[in-house]
Amino acid sequence: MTSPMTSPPPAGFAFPEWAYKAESSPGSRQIQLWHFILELLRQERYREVIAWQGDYGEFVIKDPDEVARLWGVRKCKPHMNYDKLSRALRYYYNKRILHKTKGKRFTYKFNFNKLLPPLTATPLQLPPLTATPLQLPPLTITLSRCHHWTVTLSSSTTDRHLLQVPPLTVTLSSPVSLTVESLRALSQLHSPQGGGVGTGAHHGHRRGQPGEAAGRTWRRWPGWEEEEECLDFYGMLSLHRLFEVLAAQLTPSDVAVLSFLLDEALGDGDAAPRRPRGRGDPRDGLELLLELERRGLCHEGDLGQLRQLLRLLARHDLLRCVTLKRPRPDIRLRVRAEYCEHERAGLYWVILGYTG
DNA sequence: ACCGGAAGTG
DNA sequence: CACTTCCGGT
Repeated sequence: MTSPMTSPPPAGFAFPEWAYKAESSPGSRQIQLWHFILELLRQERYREVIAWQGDYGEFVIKDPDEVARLWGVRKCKPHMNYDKLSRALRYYYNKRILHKTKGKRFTYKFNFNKLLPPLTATPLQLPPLTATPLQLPPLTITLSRCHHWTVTLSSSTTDRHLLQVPPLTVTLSSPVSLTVESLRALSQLHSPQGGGVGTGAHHGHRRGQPGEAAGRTWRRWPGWEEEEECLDFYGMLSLHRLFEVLAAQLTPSDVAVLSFLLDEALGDGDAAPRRPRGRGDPRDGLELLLELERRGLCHEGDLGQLRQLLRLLARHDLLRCVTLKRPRPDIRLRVRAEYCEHERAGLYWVILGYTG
């Protein structure tokens, strides 16, 4: 298939920022050309000179003379021109750092695989966290209740290449809450193929509060096939949201059994079970769960009974969703971590793990 | 425009 | 070693 119009990714997300590594710190080694190219690519002010365009990693030199001039300035080579610069670029072909996009003038493409440091490399030494204000991306991320999170930073370009770095423990400045809407946004951020590739730009915040808008359709958003993945995020969802999720998973027979169990087995002891509805009245799964809560059999602090019910329903697949102790929410966000003293600012995957 | 050999540079 | 300079060829 022909590549559709591949929209250029937002500048901030276009390239791994680990590329701006510490080696370019003043006094140390000379700047490298591909490094310099990346530097230009990163800055909006050079949009008319050089920019990402086309496929991932592909960039076009819009003003060859100007790029060459800038490169010459940086290297103190007043006689630099595009002819020489392009020769340097051509040397990258064999090194597998770059290759040419044939047919497109002034267009080259980075070879991410080559540029990525080998996986066996020692973990990145990050500067002390005290000097590193964590800035959240344009996307508003909020986490409920839990204030303490372990944050694992890892730089990556593709999902396959995750560079593990030493885990850090931080306390987010303010309590925040992770909403379903932000989860959706996250999932779109996560999958490069999600309908809107220009992820950073457009937000679906149009309609009202995220909490209200969600309704029951939220679990069916495109690209999020596995609903259980969603459930995995429980711990940040309200009990009632969990109910919604569960209810959506319950089959009619599940509901029937649950209804029976509630009325007959878990009813108010020996007293004649009062029936709010006529017999055989099919009840909603959600309603059943809410009644479970009403009877005090289930609340945020204790989901044991609910788990027991699920076991009786033989819905063991849902058990892992109904737990208070989330082993690892493992929410991966892209955040921009700015490091004060280094020009190593960049994008990292941040894995938030609930600890408190 | 783009390629790549050859020789030179710090 | 990572280019820079130069250049003949496509």
